[in-house]
Amino acid sequence: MAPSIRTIAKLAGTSVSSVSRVINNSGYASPDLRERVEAAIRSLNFTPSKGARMLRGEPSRMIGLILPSIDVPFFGILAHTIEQHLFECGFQTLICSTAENADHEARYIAMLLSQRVDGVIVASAFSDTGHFRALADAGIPIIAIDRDLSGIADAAVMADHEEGGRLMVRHLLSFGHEKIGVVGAPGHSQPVQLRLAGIREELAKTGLEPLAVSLSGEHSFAETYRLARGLLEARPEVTALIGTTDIAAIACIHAAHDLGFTVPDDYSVIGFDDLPEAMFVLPRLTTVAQPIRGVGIAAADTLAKMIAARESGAPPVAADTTRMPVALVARQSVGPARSV
Amino acid sequence: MAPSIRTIAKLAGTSVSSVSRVINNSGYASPDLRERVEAAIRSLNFTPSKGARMLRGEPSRMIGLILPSIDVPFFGILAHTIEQHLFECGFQTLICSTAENADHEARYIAMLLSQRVDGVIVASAFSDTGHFRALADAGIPIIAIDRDLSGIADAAVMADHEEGGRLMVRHLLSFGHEKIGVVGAPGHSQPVQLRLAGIREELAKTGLEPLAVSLSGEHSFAETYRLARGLLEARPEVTALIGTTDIAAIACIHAAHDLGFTVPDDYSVIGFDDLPEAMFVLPRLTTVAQPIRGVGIAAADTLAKMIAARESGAPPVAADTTRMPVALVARQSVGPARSV
DNA sequence: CGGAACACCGCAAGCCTTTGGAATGACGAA
DNA sequence: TTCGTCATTCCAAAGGCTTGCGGTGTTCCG
Repeated sequence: MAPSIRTIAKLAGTSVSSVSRVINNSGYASPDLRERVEAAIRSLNFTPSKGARMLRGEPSRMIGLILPSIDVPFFGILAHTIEQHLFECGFQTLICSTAENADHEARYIAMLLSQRVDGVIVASAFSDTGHFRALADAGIPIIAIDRDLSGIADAAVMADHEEGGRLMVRHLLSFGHEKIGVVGAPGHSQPVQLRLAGIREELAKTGLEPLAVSLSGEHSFAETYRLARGLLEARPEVTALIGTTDIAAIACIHAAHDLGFTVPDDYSVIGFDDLPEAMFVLPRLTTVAQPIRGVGIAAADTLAKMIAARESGAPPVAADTTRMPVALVARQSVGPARSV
Repeated sequence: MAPSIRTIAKLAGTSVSSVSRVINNSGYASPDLRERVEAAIRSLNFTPSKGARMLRGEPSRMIGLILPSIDVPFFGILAHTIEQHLFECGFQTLICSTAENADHEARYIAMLLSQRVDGVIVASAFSDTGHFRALADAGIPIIAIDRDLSGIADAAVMADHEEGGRLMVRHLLSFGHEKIGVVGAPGHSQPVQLRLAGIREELAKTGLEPLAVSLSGEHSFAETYRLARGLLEARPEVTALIGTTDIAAIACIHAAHDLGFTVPDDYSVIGFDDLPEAMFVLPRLTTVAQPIRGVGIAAADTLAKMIAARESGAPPVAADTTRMPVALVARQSVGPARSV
C-alpha cells in the first residue's frame, strides 16, 4: 500500500540507492538528481519504513514507559513530561498502562521487546520483578522512577519520600498537633511506605506515634474517603490527618466536612504531591510538593544519556538512585490544634 | 544483539522455517521439534522482531493517538480508556501530545507514517487540517474524537456538546437565574464553541442572552480564574456563572470565594465534563456529565472495526459522526437566584 | 508387496532499506 | 592519445521473518 523506496526510484528514473542517499544526505547527489527525487517523494508522500530501517540495525528510537494508569493525575503529569522531553530528544514513547495487572505487564513487556525499544522507564513494579528480568537480560537500559527496582534498574530517580514524611509531621507538630491519624493507599506502594517511614521516624523523635493508620489496597478518592470517614468516627480525638497523597488528603477534608466539621478549625489536614488538585479544594490543601516534572525530566535525560553512551560504544554510565528534594507548601488546611 | 530466528534454528538444530511455524502455529510440527524450538526460545528469551514482520506485509497493530496534552484530566482519562481498550483488541497505542503546536503535530504525523500505524485517533485539530491530509492520503483510517475533522476523518465520535449547553441553562433557569455569565477557554476549541452555541440557543428561547462571555486562549485553572474574577468584578449583578469546563467552573467558585462570596448563596456555578475533580471542590460542583470513557471506547471500537474490515477486504464501513448523550448531575454549586 | 496418502521439514524468494564497492562518464594532464 | 582523477550513479548483499513449494520418510490399504 504505502509506496516504497523502489517506487520513488522508478518515478524519479534512478536507482534505490540514489534515493536512499538523498534521503539520508550521504554520498554524492547532483542537484538535478536530488531535485527529481525530492519531487517524487513529495508527490507520493513517501515516508521510509521504520521497520526496514530497524532491520538494518538502526536503533528504533522508541522507549517504553510502564506505569499503573495514566488517568490518575500524578501519572498523567509524569507521563506527559517524559513523553514531551523524550520527544525533544528524538524518541517516541510507548506508554503502557499496566493497571497493576501482572498479565498485562507481561504482555506489554513482550510487545516492547518485539518492538526492540531502545530503553524503558518503569514506575510500576507493584509486586515481583519477574517480567522485567527479560528486559534486563536483553540488555535494554531500564530506569526506575518514583520507586526502586532493586537489581533490575540501571538507575532510579524519585522524590525524597522519607524526607517528605518528616516534613509533614514537623509542620503538624509546629501547630501543636500530637494526635495524628494517617490515611492513604495503597499499602503495597513503595513510595507510600517510604513516606510512612519518614512520618514514624519524625514522630518517634518526640516519643510519639500515629494514633491510627488506615491504608487500603486501592488508591481511589472513594476508597480513601471511606477510610478517612471511618477513622474520624472511630478516633474523633485526633486533631490532624495526614493523607499519604493529595487525593487522600482531599478525601480527608471531605470526610471531615460531611461529618459536620470544618478544616482547619476542627481538624487539620496535610497531603503529599502538590497536584493541581490541591488548589481545587476549599480550604486549599497544605501539602508537601514533590517535583513531578523534575523527576520525569531527570529520568528521561538519564535514559537518553545511557542510550547515547551505548551507541557510541562508550562504557555504560554508572548511575544509581537520585533522590529529588521535596518542599512544604503551606496553604489553608492546617491550623493550630484545637485545645483538648 | 537480540537473537534472531536463525539463532534459534541453529540452537534447536532445525531450519528457520520450522521455527517460524512453531511460533505461528502454522503447518506441521512434531512434538519433538516443537519442544526443542520452544526450549531454545525460552533459553535465549527470543521475541520475533516486529520490524521484520511488518516488512512481510503484516499489519503493525499500532495505532496513533493525537491529542493536545495528556496531563490535563480530561485527556488523561480519554487516553487511558482508549489505550486500554485498544490493548484488549490487540493494538498498541502511540500517544502523541502535540501541545497544540503545529510543528510537533507535523513531526508526530511523520513518525506515525513511518511506523506504518494501522489507524489514527485524533482529538487535536486546533487549527488547520493540513498535516492530517498526509495520513488520509496514505489510506490510514482516521477517527476524530471530541470534535469534528471535516473532510478528513472517516468517522467522529463526541459528546453532544450543544445539548450540554442547553442543559446547563435549563438548569439555571429553573432556579430563577436570568443574569448569566460564561467563562471558559479556549475560544478556538470546537467543543467549547458548540457548548456556547447551545447556551445561546436555549437562552434565546426566553429572549435572554449571556450577560458576559469571557473566553481566553489558554485552558488553565490560573487563566480561567483570572477571567472569572474579572467578570465578577466587572458585572457583579450576574447571579450565575457557567464554566465551559469543570476546571473553569472550579475556578469560578474560587474567584467568588476569594471575593468574599459563597456559592451557591451569592452566586451559582455550573460546569461541564463531570471530571473526578468536580467532586473535589466544596461545594461539590453541579455539572453536565459527558461520557468520556464511552466516547473513548466507541472511537476505539469503530477504528478496530474499520481496520478489521479493511484487512478482510470488506467494503469500508460507513460511519459518520456519532453524538453521545450528556446528562445533568445536580450537586451543591447551584441554588436559587438571590433576589435582586 | 506396491503405491498412494500423509506427516514432517527445509529451501529460497521476497518485503524495504542502507552501504561498501564497483561502474560509468567527463575531463584535464602528460 | 592514453591515463589517472573525480564526480556521480548503480549493483548487490545483508538483515529477520513468513510461506509456497518441493523433498524426505512413514504409514496404511488393497
